[in-house]
Amino acid sequence: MKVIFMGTPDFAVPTFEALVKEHEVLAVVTQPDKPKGRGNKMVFPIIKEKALEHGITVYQPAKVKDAEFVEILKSYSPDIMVVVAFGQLLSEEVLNIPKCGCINVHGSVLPKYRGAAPIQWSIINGEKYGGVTTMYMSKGLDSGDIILTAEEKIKSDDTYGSLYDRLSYIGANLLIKTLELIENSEAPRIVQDDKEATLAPMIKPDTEHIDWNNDSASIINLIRGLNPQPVAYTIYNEEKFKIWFAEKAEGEYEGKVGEIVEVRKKDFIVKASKGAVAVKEIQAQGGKRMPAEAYMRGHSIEKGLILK
RNA sequence: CGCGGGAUGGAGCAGUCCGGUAGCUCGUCGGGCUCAUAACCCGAAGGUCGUAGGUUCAAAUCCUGCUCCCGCAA
Repeated sequence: MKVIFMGTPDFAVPTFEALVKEHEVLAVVTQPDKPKGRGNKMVFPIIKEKALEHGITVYQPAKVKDAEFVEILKSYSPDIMVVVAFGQLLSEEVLNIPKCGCINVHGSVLPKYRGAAPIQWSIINGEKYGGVTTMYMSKGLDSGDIILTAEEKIKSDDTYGSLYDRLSYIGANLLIKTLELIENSEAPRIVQDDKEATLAPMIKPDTEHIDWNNDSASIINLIRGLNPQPVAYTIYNEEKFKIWFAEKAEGEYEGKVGEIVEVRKKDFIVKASKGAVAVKEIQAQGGKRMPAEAYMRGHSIEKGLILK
């Protein structure tokens, strides 16, 4: 099929590569280059790089809905448009351009976890299963009719990053299957049950701040769900202290919530409202990420100190 | 020119303000103790102090350029 692909970050790459292999990609649409990071250097989306490698035309409109760009899209008369983690909402006019509609690959089993950060929230909430859905896009937020879904077990040591990687490949396979069904006019159209829907909004800065009043399991899930981006943190000696990795501490500990109740050789233990958390990998302000053991060689972590 | 922090033996840090023998906690190697050990004791190796230049009798330390890393803001 003749496809226009829209996507931006790493998550979209496996799907894009699979599409290039199996179908005719007419053009790629991705977000504009943006000044990013220290020094505000211009950075361009990974998808742009991949598209250029394949010699495919890249468009980076500030707004796809703009009339001018809509005309460009129409001029390609695509069979279908595939949208993966693109980062812009499409207008109805755009959705109606391709003959077979617009297909979206979403990082959860819909209607659960509609929104920008499904993978993170699946882990933060301690779900046992996550997954990927392909659907026909409609104007609502991830509310279009479902074509295919694939469940994926979330392992207890999975992080946002590890699940993200796996789902990106699962998504690619699922999309190829989906397109096959569409080509043969066999694609199902399952209407979403809005009553079952839950939201997975963008991660806000204050959800990154660990609340030690939660129980140890949810704190650990939060840490996993925000690794490697943007990483959960606590306040230690008035300074931001990122926690990359932590495990449930065995045994009973007495102390205030957030208190460092024990300092061991390879880690230290923080009291939560229920249970305690063994902090294994951290990053101090201005520093690099490192095992707690390494950090403690050059700094002293004081027992009894309260983390906020 | 967005704001700030950093670069010191294999790891994490101190020393830099107030120039003058390179230090700490670990790791590594050798030896000892022990039924045994990731524990303890003794000893050793390992650093042109990110890079280029400048000031000085003397620079990790002061001055200037450059590179790389980290956090924040976008």
